Amino acid sequence: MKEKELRRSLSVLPIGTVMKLTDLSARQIRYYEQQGLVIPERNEGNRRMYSLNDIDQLLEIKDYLGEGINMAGIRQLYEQQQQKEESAKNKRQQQPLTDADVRRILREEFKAVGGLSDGTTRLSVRNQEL
DNA sequence: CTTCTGACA
DNA sequence: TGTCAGCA
Repeated sequence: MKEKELRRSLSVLPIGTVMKLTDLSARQIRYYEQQGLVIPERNEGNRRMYSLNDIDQLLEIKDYLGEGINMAGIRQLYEQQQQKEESAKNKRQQQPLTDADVRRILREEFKAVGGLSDGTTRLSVRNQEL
């Protein structure tokens, strides 16, 4: 199963292809990179080259944003996922993000934003669920 | 032609 | 986030 993982890690897709596959604008894809998520490789000409894993990563980010979580929240989400993978690396198995993780992030998000109105509407709804 | 960085009517 | 400029 290592061959498969290798292919998914190969950065061979230009941003144009990623745009079509993720339905995200180049602006968004580059912005997410600035925010520290999905940092693609660069080819000889400084062009961004993405891997299939990067595509999944972006698709995942798109979902989270749709749920009302912002850049900072997603960043925290990944920091934890990385911690989980590391702690799990010793146990042989990696744990997916639990619902509790997402809840905590949302709670922190709501606390940070203060529960205002702009584009945070979905968050307030979420907060009630928490 | 495609992508890159920087900037903002 | 969109979009336009000026390069590469």
